[in-house]
This record gives sequence, C-alpha cells and structure tokens, in this order.
Amino acid sequence: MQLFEELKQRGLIAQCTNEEKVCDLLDNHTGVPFYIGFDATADSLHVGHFLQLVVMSRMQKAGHKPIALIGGATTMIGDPTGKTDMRKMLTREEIDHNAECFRVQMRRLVEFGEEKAVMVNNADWILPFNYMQFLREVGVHFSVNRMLTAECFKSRLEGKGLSFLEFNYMLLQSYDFLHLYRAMDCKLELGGDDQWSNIINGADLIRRVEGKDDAYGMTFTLLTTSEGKKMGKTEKGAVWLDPEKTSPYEFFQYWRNINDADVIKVMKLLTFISLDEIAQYEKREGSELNAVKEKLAYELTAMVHGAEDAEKALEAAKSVFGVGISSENMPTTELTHADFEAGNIGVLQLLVKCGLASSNGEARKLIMGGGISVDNEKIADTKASIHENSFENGEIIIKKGKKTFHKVIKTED
RNA sequence: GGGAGGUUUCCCGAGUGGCCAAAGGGGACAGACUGUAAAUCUGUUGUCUAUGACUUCGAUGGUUCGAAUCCAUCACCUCCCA
Repeated sequence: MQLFEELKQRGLIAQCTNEEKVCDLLDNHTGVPFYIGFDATADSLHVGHFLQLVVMSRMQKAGHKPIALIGGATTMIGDPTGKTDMRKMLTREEIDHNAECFRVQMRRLVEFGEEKAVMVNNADWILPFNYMQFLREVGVHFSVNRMLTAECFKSRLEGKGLSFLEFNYMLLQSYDFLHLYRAMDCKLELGGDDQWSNIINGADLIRRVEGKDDAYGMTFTLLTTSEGKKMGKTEKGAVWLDPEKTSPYEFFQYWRNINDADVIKVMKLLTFISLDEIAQYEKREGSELNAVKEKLAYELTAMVHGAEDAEKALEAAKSVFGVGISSENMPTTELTHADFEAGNIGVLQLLVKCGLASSNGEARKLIMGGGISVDNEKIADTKASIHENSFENGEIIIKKGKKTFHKVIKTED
C-alpha cells in the first residue's frame, strides 16, 4: 500500500492543503524532506508528541527525510493556540535542557544522521534576527484582520486576552517553514490538527515571499478519546515518555485501561501493526477486547521503552491482575524496627508512610470505605495496627482499591 | 490616563455579617456491578491526638461579641472609554 493511502486508512490525516499534490509528493518521490515542530515546554515528550514521532517514523520508513524542529526560539513565546491562559515563560537554559531531553527520546523512533533525519533548532535562525528586519521581511505579509479571525485565537479573544508576545507566535512558526523551505528544500510541514492555522500561514508566507505554491501542509488527528477529551492526561498529569516521570508499568497500564471504543482507533494511529491484522482485532467484541488492549499496551510500551521493559510491564500486570499476586515489581516501602511502637504500627500511619494516603484522615476514610486490605484481609477498624510478627516472610502486601498494590518489607536495622 | 467589575476549598462556581469547612457541578478516590473497560448506583473529597478542636475564601491591617461577607491599603486579572 502506498504511504499516503496508508496514512489515510489509519485515520491519521486530519487536513491537507492540497491532497493530490501531497499524495504525489509522498508516493512518487523519495527522500522528501518534511518537518514537524516541537516546542520544548517540558523536559520530556508526552503521548501527544508520540503520535508525531510515529508519523515521522512511518515517513522515514517510506524513504522520506524527517526534520525534527525544536522550538528553541518559539518556546520563548509559547504557542497560544487553543490555550486559555498564557504559558509560563521559560528561560533559555530551561529550553536548552528540554530540547536535549527531547533529542534522546526521539532517537527511539527516528533514526538521525547524515542523509537520514536531522534535528534543527529554530533558535539558530530566529534569535539572530533583528526586530526591524523581521517586521519588514515577515511582518508585512501578515494581515492582522485575518489573523484575528483565525480559529486558533478564538478562545483567547473571548477569554483572558492575548498578549502581543503570543500574537507573534504564528509569524515565527510561519517563518520557520520559509527558512526550511529555503535552506533544506523542505516543502511539507506536518503537525497536530491544532497547528492548522500556523501551518497554512507558513505555506502562505512562502507563496508570497518566494512566489511559489509548492509548499504544503498536512495535519494529523489529535489523540482524543471517544468522548472528545484529550488523550494522554491522567489525574497525575500527562503521560510522559520519560520512564522517570511515567514508569513503563504506568505507561502500559494507561493503554491497557483504554476505553473499548478507542482501542482500534489508537492501534491504527500509534502502532506499526498492519491494517490487516488490526482488521482481525476489530471483529472482537466485549471482554475479548481485553486481549487486544493488552497487545496495544505491549506494543506501545515496547516502542517507547523497549521490548524488555514492555515484557516486564506485561508480566507485572499479569501477576497483579491474574491468578496469583507476585510482589516482584511492586512499589515498596521499607520499615525498620524504629517505625514500630511496642512492636506495632498503626494502619493509618502505615498507609501514609507508603504514600497510599496523603493524611491520616484520608487513610481513615479509605478504611471506612472498605478500600484497604492487608495480605488479602480487609481492614475494617481504623485503629487496627500491624504487629512486627505479621511480617512472616519479611513482607506484607497492602492493597488499596482494586488496582493499587504496595509491598512493605521490614529490614533489620 | 479615565471608568466598571473580579480574585472562594483540585477546577468551575454559589455565598455579601452569625445557621459556613462554605451550595451545586466537574474531577478524583473508595464501595457495588463488571472484562484491569465504559455506563450506572452509593459513599468520601481542609487538617488533627476527631460527636470536639484547629487552619482556609488574593495579601496586609482595621471595624465588630462575631468577617469569605463591612472598611482601608497593596497586588494581580477581566471588561469598557481614550
């Protein structure tokens, strides 16, 4: 199957400036340079970026040349698209640090090197720009009237207002495209669908400045749940690709617990599993989908963290939710003799100590709600305490709710 | 520069002197049901040595027996006019 058709069938393509031309470019040419921009707002990429990385990888596998643009300069402004609040301003140092972290994570999916993929930083060409020069070269081509009607500023115009600083974001991103068009013959900019306005303005700028209409843009479906919410957010924040921020097990579980309605969609979007194979999974219904979810979680974890970690996460999940409970990969808290009073420790203190409850009060409520078990015995009394002798094999297992397990071991001082 | 309004517990948002740890919704957590899903129903959602005490309603001072509520100053935000 041709690349464009595959992207389409996987449901990746949201909008395209000129479908025929882009299709031709992708399917009948090789080594086509294309770029995707990433703003270095945090020190790790997250699931939202992941889709872009996978796209880069697909394109690269099809013989094209990805340009990963790190927004060293644009991050200093912050993209106002779809945001209700202005972003926190980052210092140059923070941005550089973040960019470096991105670099490391991207390597998992995209192969960088001569004639392969390249990474560029727009700080290199934007920062040297002089203000007047920028206004005269780039600013003249933008109509404020038109910009104000752009969908991407809508929430800000109705809400908290848009600062001039952020208003410039679109110009800078547009200029990025122009720069890459000139410097690297890059004729295609890709991005999430929220980037549509920024992308078409870039293509527009090229048309005006260069007088050529062979710059194209294409956007990809945003990762949203069937309810229209952004995917990749949990109560703890984003689902990160950095194992320090989101452990492979948590990452695995995130996908394992995906909605029925989203499994196939996500599988098409994010994995390299063939469409034929996915079509088989699509026939499954009800609880049979559990196996598909497991497959999805495994695949994605392997893509991000490697097969070894994916295997571990799978095993850990199986042992926790499967037949017997294995305590091997559980989060663990160590207690010493000093933690006990006359050989006992109160359950409330224990829960807080393990981080299962943030206060004694919360611990008490959990117990009263019947949510806590120790070694498979439900704790009913908030005043209960655990004796040192309970640590027969040197450990006890606390279970909070259905999915949270915590191991406590007692060490000899 | 002038004028108006706002800042409430994780978020949105009610409350305009005691009945306020503060309605309602969202989210989150737990229970039931299940398939480690969704939906639904129930409970919880400031802290503590817990039928009580303490801390909280932008910040600081003040009025009052008593303040989220009134007054003053400061900070930040939004809107309107220039």
